[in-house]
Amino acid sequence: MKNIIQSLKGTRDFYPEDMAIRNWLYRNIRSVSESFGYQEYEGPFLESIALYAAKSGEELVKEQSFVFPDRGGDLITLRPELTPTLARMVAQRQRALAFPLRWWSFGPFWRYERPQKGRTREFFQWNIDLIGVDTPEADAELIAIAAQFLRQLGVQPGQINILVNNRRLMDSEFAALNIPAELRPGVLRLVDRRDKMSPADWNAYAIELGLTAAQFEGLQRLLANNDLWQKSPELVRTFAALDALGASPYVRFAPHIIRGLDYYTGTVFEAWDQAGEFRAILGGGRYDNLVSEVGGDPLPGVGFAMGDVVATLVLKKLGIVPDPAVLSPAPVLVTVFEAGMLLESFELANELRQAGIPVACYPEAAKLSRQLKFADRIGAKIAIVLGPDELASGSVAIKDLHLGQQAVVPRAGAVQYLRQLLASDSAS
RNA sequence: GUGCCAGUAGCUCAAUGGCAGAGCACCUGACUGUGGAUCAGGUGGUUGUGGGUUCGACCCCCAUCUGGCACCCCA
Repeated sequence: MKNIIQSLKGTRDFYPEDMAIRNWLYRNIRSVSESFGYQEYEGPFLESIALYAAKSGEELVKEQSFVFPDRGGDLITLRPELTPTLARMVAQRQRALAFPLRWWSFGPFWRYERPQKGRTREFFQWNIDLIGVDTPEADAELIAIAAQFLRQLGVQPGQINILVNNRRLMDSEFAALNIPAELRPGVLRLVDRRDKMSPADWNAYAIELGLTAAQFEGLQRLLANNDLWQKSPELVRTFAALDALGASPYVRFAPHIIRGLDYYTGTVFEAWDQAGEFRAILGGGRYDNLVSEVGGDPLPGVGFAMGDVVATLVLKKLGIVPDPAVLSPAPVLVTVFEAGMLLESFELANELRQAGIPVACYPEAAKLSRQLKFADRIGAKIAIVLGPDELASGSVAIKDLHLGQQAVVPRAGAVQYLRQLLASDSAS
């Protein structure tokens, strides 16, 4: 690293192979979202800080957002999340929109945090929401979308689990244990941290909170009870709907899933890798008061967000992310036999492009071995040689670099032959 | 924002105060009409950056940047 100016902390350079993976993720997100009838939308990346003043967690705005004055002196923010923007967009056209809304988005977000593995300052996030319906079946639809995303990628049930809980259920259980309302936020934190602390520390934390021995005992019973969901009419309906939607293999009830954000009111869920090696892959839930803070009438909704960083880490670990070479946009390389034939190669490349075949042409004459090696390096599937022999006989030599086989075909039939090769190759 | 660990060739890592090295990768040749294999040779470094200590610093000290771990928070 001589005199190269470094990239900013927590940002990533997307080299073509990285970009290929990001776009692969985007394509899968799009196809799953659209398969459930969701429409893509997008908001500004820059927002007024006032938009976040009412909503979000206090910390998210005050501690974790990029905020700076523009040249006019107004404080603006690089958006740390999409929900406030969504709320505004819905409120602005509340009378004009056809509810229920099914909207999704995939774009960049920024948070001023200390980077770690799976956590950067600039990241991409899939947001998807169903707005205007307040039913357990709507909750199930969002969970089913997450499950379908995993299934479509080839994730096996059990490799990644979607863990589901319900805040109202936990609240009524806390009430049944006579845990006073003012203690419950602390108890939620306690539950959230069970896996992060030693049993002894966790126990001490509970007592410090002010829980009685009986309450602590009851809490532990709750967290060990995998049938607790049957006491929640909402969850009973949600799980029945998940069954009908074919999502059950990816979904489990988990009483310790709470989620940090205050605005969740009912069912909440998170996806985790089996080993718990990474952070949560996605998280979401039901909120019942989306737009009133930005001036609209209250609307119920359910949605989730998935960051690209953890998702890509986990999918790489599972061997699901394809080799970027497979995603190469230039599967065919036309070689240049000698300087005097450069334009012949250009003409051939043009012919093929006009027929709809993506083609890169070597830009100058060079040894064939060098050009074939280059074809290998850029992930080309096919190399075409056009030399004096082929020119004289009105043919081209077409080499399948994956199979190592070459055929000399009449130039008139080259397009057809290439289409077959490309189709068979992408199928494998 | 707090504490801790790390940073040496494109990558993975050696060298512990005394000549900056290896493997892989890359380039060239064997191979002037054919990629991956093999063999031979070669390029590549202000040791993250800036100061300090020392006859001498990759090594010790200070600062700073970046990455990672735990807090915090969450995608």
